[in-house]
Formats: sequence, structure tokens, C-alpha cells
Amino acid sequence: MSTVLRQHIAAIVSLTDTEFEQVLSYFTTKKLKKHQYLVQEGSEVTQEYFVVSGLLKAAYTNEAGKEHILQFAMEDWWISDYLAYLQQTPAQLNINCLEDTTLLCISIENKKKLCETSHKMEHFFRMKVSSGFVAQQQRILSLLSNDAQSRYELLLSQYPRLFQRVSKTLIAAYLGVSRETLSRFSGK
Amino acid sequence: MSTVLRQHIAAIVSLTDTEFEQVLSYFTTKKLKKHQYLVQEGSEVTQEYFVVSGLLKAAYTNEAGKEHILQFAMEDWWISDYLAYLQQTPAQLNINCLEDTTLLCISIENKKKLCETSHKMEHFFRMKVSSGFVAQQQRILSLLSNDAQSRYELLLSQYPRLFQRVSKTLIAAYLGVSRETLSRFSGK
DNA sequence: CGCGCGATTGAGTAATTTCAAATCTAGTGG
DNA sequence: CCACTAGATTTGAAATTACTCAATCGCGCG
Repeated sequence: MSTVLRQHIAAIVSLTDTEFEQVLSYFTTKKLKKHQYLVQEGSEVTQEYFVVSGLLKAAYTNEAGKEHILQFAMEDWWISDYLAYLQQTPAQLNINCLEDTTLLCISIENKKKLCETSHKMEHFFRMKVSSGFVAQQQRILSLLSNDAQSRYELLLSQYPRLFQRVSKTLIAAYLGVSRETLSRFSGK
Repeated sequence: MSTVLRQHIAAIVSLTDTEFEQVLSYFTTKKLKKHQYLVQEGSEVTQEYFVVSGLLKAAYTNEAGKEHILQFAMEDWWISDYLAYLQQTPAQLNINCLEDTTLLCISIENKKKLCETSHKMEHFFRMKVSSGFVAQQQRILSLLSNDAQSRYELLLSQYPRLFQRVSKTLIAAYLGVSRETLSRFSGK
């Protein structure tokens, strides 16, 4: 089960078996059923999560009551309410499971300790967040310069696996269009 | 001049004078005049830049010839085409100066060496990119859930200094609306 | 004084949303 | 196996919003 994490880390830094055991000791395991919440708006966020299996969404509901999806997370991805996690403010997001999910959880304090203890792991996390940063820049550019249909096609080509697992309503909430509009061009 | 960088780093990790001298040795200085390009679309991106003084914009021009602004950078900010920088692909952005600008430049190799040599600096860069990551998440949420007017007001409240230095046309290109639309609500 | 750039305003057009209704689908129990 | 229900998707039509294109305005600078 932890081999998913092992592989994931190995793609960036190489760890010996004992080093990895050490790393793993900073994590706890959590299992959630479909529809269960991992983070609820307003609550405290003390952990960051690595998805071993399953699927989740992180969403923001605005004043008008509309839900917008900030990210999905499937096997191999990290998820949390990073604003709340890093700045220790109440969660602004709801994170819940779209499927039964198994997670590895690391608390802020443990991540801090792990990074202090292990330069390698600090490097790993820096690389991870850097690629996340770049991915988000691409999403911003896509939101600014492409229409909804191109964004749809781009997402479809980048994450075809995702489309087999999430409803079009949620895809629409991720892309920033109404589900009706998405429906009108997703057919063709 | 380098005190700007010193202060900037000190906000996250504390360095001795000699340590900072060491860090500084990985950087070079560059001065550009208003309108000059720092990065041009299609070129290779070998450096990341810290703004000592001045103002720049990083923009993407889509197939339709429309320019969209990914970021501005003023004193104390970092800028580059991070996709091109990290993945070593041709630049997709144009970065140019809106004012005369002084930069501290660090190459990929030097950043790599610096991070290997100094755990503190690796930590610094991780923290920096983490806060950038969160800021971008907020921008994505704003693009998804707020209309252009709220985005305008949010930006105005967050970066009032910026508005004294950039044209409304550029603000519009950052917010993702036409300058005419922005003009219609920025008056009131 | 006149040029040029940025900002504003107007009018028509295109795209998206909203609200409502109809359709389709998967899972449940008889 | 079939009927039934809940949720998701699609479709239609009206209303809203933002865009484009064009013209005008305002101001600083040579």
C-alpha cells in the first residue's frame, strides 16, 4: 500500500529502505467512504493528504451557493486546503470523496520535522510544489485565454482517466461553465 | 542593492553575513530599460529572476493574438517563465519591463547547486513556491467564482500600489476581461 | 498647437446563463 | 424480468452578460 508513495517519491529522490521506513513513520493512514468529508469549510486543517487509492474533490462554494472545483485528486496526487494548512486559518474548501478512498496523512508539524531532518525530502517537496505551481499557471492561462470548449478538450486530452470517473456536472464546475453549456458542446 | 534580497530571505530563514555572501555569489545582476524584453516567446529560459527594483509583466499571447497577463512582478517578487525554466522547453511567455528594472538572476544550475549546498536555501525556496502556489489557487478560485468586477475590486484592495503603476488595459488583461468592460465598471 | 496613447462611451452582436421541462441511466425491490 | 425512483444529462427558449468595433474624449509631451 505504501509502495504507491515509495514509487511517487522515487521519481524525484532515491531513498534506501530504511530511509523510506523513516519517512513513512511520519504518516498516518486514513480510509474514507464515498461521500465522506475529509475537510469541511470552517474547520481547522492540520494535515496534508497523499491519495493511495480513490478519488476526491476540493471545492469552494461561493456566496451565491455555487460550487467551484479547485482540484480533483486521484491515486498519486496530493490534496489539502493549502491556504488553511499553510496559514493556519479556517478551511475555505470542502474536500470530500467521490469514491472510497485510502490516504496517507502528514501533519504540519511532522512535515516540518521531516523536512528539517531530511534534506532529500525537503527537496522532494520543493520539486512537487514547483510542478504544482507550473500546472496551476497553465490552468490560469487556460482560464484566461481559452473558451470553455477548448478548456474541456484540453482537460479531456490531459486526463482521460478522470472522465470515466467523475460526472459532467463536476467537470463543468472545474472548468468554470454551467453544466448545460458543457453539455451543449461535449456532445460534438 | 542586495539588501532587498537579504531582507526577502530573512523573512523566512536567517543567514549569517558570510552565508548571505555565499548565496549572493550564485546570482548575477541585470539592468533593463522600460520596454526591453527579459524573455521572449520561443527562446530558451535559463534563469529565474528576483526583482530588486522596477516592474515587469509576464504575458501569453494566444492564437487569436490576444495578450493575457500571467503575472506582474515588482520589487521583492520573483519572475520567470517557470514552465520553460523547469521543463527546459521553449518559452511560451513574453516577459518585458513596464519600467526600468534591476534584477538578480540565478541560473537553473546555480539554483540546483545552491539548494544542494544549503538546506536552508532549499527550505527558503520551498516556502516561497508554496506561498506562490496558494496565491495561484486563490486566483483560480477568483476566476471561477467571481465576476470581473469583484476580481477587479479584490485586486485593487490587495495590490493598490500596482494600480498607480500599470495601465487599466493591462489590468484588464490580467483579470481576463476586455478593457472596455473593465472601463465600464471601474468608474463606479 | 497638434500628435499619440490610454480611457471611455455607444450600439450591435455573440456567447453563456438561467429556468424549466424532457430524457436517459443505473440501481432497487417486487 | 420489469417497474420505479433518484440522479445525471440533455434540450429549448428567454434573458443576461460580455465582447467587438467604432467613435470620442482627455491629457501629457514635443
